[in-house]
Amino acid sequence: MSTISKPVDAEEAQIVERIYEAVMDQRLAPGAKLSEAHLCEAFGVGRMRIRRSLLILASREVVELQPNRGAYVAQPSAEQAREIFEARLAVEPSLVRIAAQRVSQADIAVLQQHLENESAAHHQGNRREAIRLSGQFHAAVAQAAGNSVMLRIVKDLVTRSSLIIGMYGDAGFTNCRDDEHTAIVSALAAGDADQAEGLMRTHLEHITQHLQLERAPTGAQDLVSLFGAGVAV
Amino acid sequence: MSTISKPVDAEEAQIVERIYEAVMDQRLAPGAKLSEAHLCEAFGVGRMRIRRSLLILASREVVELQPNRGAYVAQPSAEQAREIFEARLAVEPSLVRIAAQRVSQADIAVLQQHLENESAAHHQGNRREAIRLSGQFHAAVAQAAGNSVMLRIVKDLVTRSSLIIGMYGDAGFTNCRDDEHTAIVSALAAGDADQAEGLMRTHLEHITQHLQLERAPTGAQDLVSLFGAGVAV
DNA sequence: ATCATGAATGTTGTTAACAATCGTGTCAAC
DNA sequence: GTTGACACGATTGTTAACAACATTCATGAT
Repeated sequence: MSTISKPVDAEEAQIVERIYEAVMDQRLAPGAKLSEAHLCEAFGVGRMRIRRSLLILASREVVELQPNRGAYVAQPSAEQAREIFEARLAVEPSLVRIAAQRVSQADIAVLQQHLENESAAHHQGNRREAIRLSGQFHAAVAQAAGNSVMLRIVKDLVTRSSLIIGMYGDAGFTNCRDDEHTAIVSALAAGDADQAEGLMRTHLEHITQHLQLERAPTGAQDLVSLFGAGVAV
Repeated sequence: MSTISKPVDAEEAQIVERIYEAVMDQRLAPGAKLSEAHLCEAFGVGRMRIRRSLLILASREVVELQPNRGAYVAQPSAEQAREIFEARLAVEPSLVRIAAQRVSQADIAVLQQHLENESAAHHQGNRREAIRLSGQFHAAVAQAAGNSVMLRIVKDLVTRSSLIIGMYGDAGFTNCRDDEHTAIVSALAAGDADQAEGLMRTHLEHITQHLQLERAPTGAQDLVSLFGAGVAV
């Protein structure tokens, strides 16, 4: 992690990463305002770094940049939610298939450690950690598949999924059932690509089924983002 | 600047888009330097806009930002090339399957028009246009599938594929054989999801087979003559 | 002749001040 | 009591100047 050269500025990549994690474990709710001044103080950096970080986050559609109004955590629409989970259903089953053909014993060990952490967080009632690990599991699979391009894609999709679950999900439930994660790791350990792919598909379908995309999004949100698009004179 | 306002700054999104296209049809070679001053002149815009555009492009890994050295068009490594085409093989077959289940007659018409344009560019010997359309075909499929999230993913992958083909591809050949495109559209028109998926898979495999993943990067070039004057506002 | 050194130049990165815009609170009018 | 206008405060967007860094070219010594 620390040896090779840094692609971009490491510092702001860290800021982006931390906001990602805050969104993933729902410390940052959809629609939350991300004030530049507050972020400057929180991270102890200049305004420019924050500005650049917010731009990156906006280009990944994790935050929305409203001109002259500021940055807000994204509020995916029902249509976007549908597209995101459709994308996950298109990507992740293929991904576990690749992982099944390529995982090493070390990767399996990492995944099993991950499962234990998930389980521990569950039993300790640490909901935030459980949600975070639950989402990161999918990223861990991508890492096991040895494909950093797909890793980034999955990371983005999972993060936005967290927003979707926060808006349309059954309140009080985690996004993933960890026993399904366990089954996927077992299939990977056995090298059974077909089973792993099938399990991942049903797992994602289960998550989708627990969404109520037709209901009005929760939380305080401004009406401008609801109706405003299009007719700005 | 006078008519309407858009979600993000429309102007810089346009800059990003134009650089994307320049990369796609290989007017911008891998490794080409993107000087801020030159881009400012080429697009007739302030340094800040250019800076933001370059940051977005860097976050998509289409350009590489070297600290204190400037921005360069990305030079995907052999490993990255492998990952990118593996990702395409994981995403696009699933994508055409979705498209096959959802395309309307209008979508088919758009795709067929696209095929004709490709064919025309080929027969006219317009290599640049042929390459550009060839890449955009895959984006058009994503659009037919009605999933903007996957559309963006595919667009990024196709753009970077253009860089890969420029670096490791058989010189003087386009990246896609248009007859394979034709077959895919036929399968889509027939609503045959299985066939469409299979055709896309073999199509991508063909592209991959025409790569020689051990080669050297290319030189630099002039920006002003590329983008020139007359940036439509 | 080759290599090392160092100023000169150009490019990028950062900072700070300024301008523009939006939200809010107050106040008067109906 | 509600509505509209207006001014104030706060936040964002932009610009310009400055600082840091890299590259290049010239100079001189081995």
